[in-house]
Amino acid sequence: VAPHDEFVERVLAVVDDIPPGRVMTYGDVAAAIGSRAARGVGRVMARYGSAVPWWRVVRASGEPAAGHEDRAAGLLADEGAPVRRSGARWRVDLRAARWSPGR
DNA sequence: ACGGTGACTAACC
DNA sequence: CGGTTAGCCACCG
Repeated sequence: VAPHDEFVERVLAVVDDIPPGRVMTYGDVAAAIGSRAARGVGRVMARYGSAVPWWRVVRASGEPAAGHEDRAAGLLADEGAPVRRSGARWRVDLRAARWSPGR
């Protein structure tokens, strides 16, 4: 349900290709479409993220999307993503779960 | 054209 | 490690 927008379409296409249990950072997604607009990706997710597996896009630190940490935690856990708890917060083990398209 | 804003980052304490 | 601080880029009024 994305408008005819180059950037938006590419971002959604990339996120849609992330396999279960794997994740990409906002910066990774941007890089995958030849951009460096990590914040731009976040913006797209905020508006059209509901149509794609948004919980597989995390911050460079491995932490979940701001404001969605609870929902993302359950979904990732179900997929068997390597989640490491640290106090009240948690983060995905990027070394093990980071995914790059076309690999 | 211009400035503010945000599901971000890397660099520094 | 965690907290702060500039950059960054696309988007919107």
